[in-house]
Amino acid sequence: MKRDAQATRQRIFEAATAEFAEYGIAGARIDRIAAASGSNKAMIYAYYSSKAGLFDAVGIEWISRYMSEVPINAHDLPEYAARLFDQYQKYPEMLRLITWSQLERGPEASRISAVMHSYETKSRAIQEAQQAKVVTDQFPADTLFELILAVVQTRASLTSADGPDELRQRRQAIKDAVQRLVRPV
Amino acid sequence: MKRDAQATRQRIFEAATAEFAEYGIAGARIDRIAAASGSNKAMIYAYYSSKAGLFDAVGIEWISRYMSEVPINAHDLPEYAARLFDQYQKYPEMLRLITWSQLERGPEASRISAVMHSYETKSRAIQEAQQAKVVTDQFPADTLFELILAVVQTRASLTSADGPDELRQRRQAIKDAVQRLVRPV
DNA sequence: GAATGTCAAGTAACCAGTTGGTTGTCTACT
DNA sequence: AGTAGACAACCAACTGGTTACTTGACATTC
Repeated sequence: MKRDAQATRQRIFEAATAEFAEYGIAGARIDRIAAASGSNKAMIYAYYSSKAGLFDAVGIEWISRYMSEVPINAHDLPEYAARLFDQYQKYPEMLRLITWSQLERGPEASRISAVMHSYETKSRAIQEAQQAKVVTDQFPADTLFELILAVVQTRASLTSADGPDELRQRRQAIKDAVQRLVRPV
Repeated sequence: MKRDAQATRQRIFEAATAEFAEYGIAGARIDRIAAASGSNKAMIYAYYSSKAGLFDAVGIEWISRYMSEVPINAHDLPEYAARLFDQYQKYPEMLRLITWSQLERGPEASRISAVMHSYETKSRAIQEAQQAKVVTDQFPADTLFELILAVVQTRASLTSADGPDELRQRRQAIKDAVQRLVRPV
């Protein structure tokens, strides 16, 4: 067998992503991750020092890599929301990982610097759009951002697996809903 | 110690609620539930036959008891949303139980008849309000209901513990947001 | 006295994390 | 070019503690 630390690390990362997205921290099994990664437990503990450490590594990486991949356009928030929706469809693990993290890691999960940075950047962009009067100032900028996130992460998305027609409808509904939320009065 | 099967059952139920809300199914420990209920494991297995069975019993009871406690008023959906928000504040376990259930039990969780019944009743009420032109028909009734739920269950609610001022603001924001979502054009 | 409620002590499986040793790969010296 | 030594990557088997669930003996109530 060839040796490649980076590749092994990556395979563990991917297996861990799938396992944690499916079962959460408490339900995840290190043995399963070891088997799925084609590696073994000792390697997992060599690279990531504990189960919780592995989860954190997976969570932080996902949020900072894939969440930041969707840049905000505060002058067209419905489009931003739709693109965020597309991202969630493309990576269904993401929403589950975020939800697990909130439930199992508690408020500390949102205090990860990558999360806070992303959050603040987006709130500030919305704030500027509010000052430019293209977005309502009925809500504080961060509240508005939370509302948009809430709409995108509709509960149904957790249990997706729908036809393409229903998906398109859902996407359009998100755009319409966000349009209603942000329109200046 | 006095004997009262009903009371024991109730204490187990309450301890299980707290335990599952905190840790989910996989993270919950039967020993902790037994200790917290002032009872023991044998009783838990006598009344509820398994860990999953106990979780289901707890989940179904909560949804059918406390979710139905908030009647819908399709002619004043912002007020309905606000009252639902109040209910979530009053019973913080509820949102966590629902979320755990969606993650750990999958789509079957939403197929519980109590849930479906509540869901359908509410969608139908909204549909009638749409026909009466007091609510927009831009969205299908069930989509609109989902959107309202999404707004009420903003992510922040999972990690609440805010001051009364912030709480009042959040409540008002929900009313305003729902107002925007349902207003006929 | 029988039905029901209670509990401490078990059991068998399971699981996170460790150990001790093997194998591949790169480097340095001849 | 060949090779000895050092180190990094790898892994099967183990360990010690935990867990869901059971049992059988005892208590309380009617």
